[in-house]
Formats: sequence, structure tokens, C-alpha cells
Amino acid sequence: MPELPEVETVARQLAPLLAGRVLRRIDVRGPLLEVADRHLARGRRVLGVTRLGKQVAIALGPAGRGTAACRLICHLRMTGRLIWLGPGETRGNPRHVRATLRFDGGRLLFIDPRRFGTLRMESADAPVGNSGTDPMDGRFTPPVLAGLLGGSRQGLKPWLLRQDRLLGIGNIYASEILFAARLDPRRAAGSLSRGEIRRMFGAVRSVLARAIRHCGTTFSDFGDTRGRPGGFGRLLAVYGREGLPCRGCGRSVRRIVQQSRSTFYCERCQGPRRAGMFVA
DNA sequence: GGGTACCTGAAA
DNA sequence: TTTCAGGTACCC
Repeated sequence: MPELPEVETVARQLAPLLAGRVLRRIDVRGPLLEVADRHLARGRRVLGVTRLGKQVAIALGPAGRGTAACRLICHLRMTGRLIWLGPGETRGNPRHVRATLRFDGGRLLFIDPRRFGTLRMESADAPVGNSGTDPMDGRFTPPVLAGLLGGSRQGLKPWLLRQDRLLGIGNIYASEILFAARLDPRRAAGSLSRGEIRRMFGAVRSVLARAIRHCGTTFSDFGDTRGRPGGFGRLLAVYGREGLPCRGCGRSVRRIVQQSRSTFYCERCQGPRRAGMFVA
């Protein structure tokens, strides 16, 4: 589930649950986190929980005099989930628990069936990886987007998945953003006009912001005792809607494959502009 | 650039 | 049984 809106939701929900708590111990199953790093985490207080790209960052204070602050970075990849359990609380017998972070007054379960997810410890001043621009950051503007698109000949949809350009966009929101921007996913990323870049900028912001407001597209709770999916799923315009009528024009939504991954779009709404073209 | 691999489970 | 899945590292 985790693209930017889902990870943002997780971080926002975790922040008030974890802030101020002391991390007592981390138990792992498998090679998720080195013994030395697990030891390093003990006894530290949580300063905050934020999103870094698609990752959840748990900032930890120093462990004593002369020690530096650090942070735990969790990447959920495809199937990772973070579930908070208060004192004595249980959730049946959860399968695929890869790590348990034990705090005063509760524990955080890292559940990940496919085991693609990662957990690592780094120093608080480590540079944020992959160097892409966060599209929800105020420094992201249409000229910045224009610079990132540069002269790229890559298709727009594969381009949107690149974490060294924009952070946090994945396969669902890439299709949704291009539908909102009325841009063909196969267009070369570097071929957009200034007006099209403005449209794309607006779509990136509005689609992600709306998905965040609806707590993402699908995922089970945590913090909340009931399993509750994100509310954005029913608002998807094209993703997962192959053959269904486009919400804009009614024509059936197409699915194509780009770089071995599904792309959904509407040929009419995202086709070449007709205005200004010669008519036969 | 694009294809494949990583791993498991759900759905076709 | 086969295919597909919200991510990304690594191969040519």
C-alpha cells in the first residue's frame, strides 16, 4: 500500500502515539536489523515521527551524555505495515511479524508478508537518500518540475516512478496524476509545454493532497482497533479500472504495460489535444 | 532506458 | 495452475 499518501498517514498517526515514549528493545525475526543497531536503539526517547519520501522516520534522542541522536528508518515497500498495540492489547495472532519495537506503554509491530520491507538505523544528520524532491514540500514549484523533467525521453508514467526525481509517487498515483493532468502516460517526459508542466504540477499536488485527506488508498489500520482501509480507493479515477467507464467521458479505461507495470489511462481524456489541429 | 529478481498470498 | 500485486536493486 505504501506510496506517499499512505506513508504520510502512517507517520501522522504514529507521531502522537510514539512521541515521548522510550524505546526499550527491538526484537526481530530474520536479518532485518543488526544486533549492534538494535542495541544502539535501546533506552532512547522518541522525538517525532515523520515521512521521508516513502519511508517512515522515527527520530530518537541521545542514549546518554555524549551520544548522538539517531533515527530508525522503515521502508514498507509493497506489503509492510506498522501496527500499534497498547498495553495488553493483542490482534489475534498476527502472521509475518518481522520486528517488534517495545516501548514503555505499548509496542509497534512491523508486519510484512513479502519481506521486501527494510528497517535501518542511521545518524540523525545522515543525508536523506535518493536526492529526489518531495512534491509536498513548499520548495516544489512548476519551474522546479520543469528542471527535473529536463530533456528526458522517458515516458511520463515511468518517469513519475523515479525516486531520484520526485519522491513518493508509486504505481497508483502515477496513473491518477496523469489522468488529472490530462496527459498521455507514453509522452516523453521532456516534451511537455510550459502549460502542460503547470497542469502536471497542479495534478501532482492535488491528487496527493486529496489522497492524504482520505488517508490513502488501502490499508489496514493501526492505532485503531478495527481494520479500516484508506478512503481513497473509491475515488480512483483510472487505477484498477480497466474496461470500466472513464469518470470524465465514459469511454472505457485502458490498461497498458510500461516497464513491466500496469498503467491505466483514458485514450480520449489523455489523448492529443484536438484544439488547433487540422480537421480532415 | 528496459527486463528480471526478490517473496508471499490472493484472485483469476 | 497461472497471473498479478502499492517497490526498488541490479543486470544488460
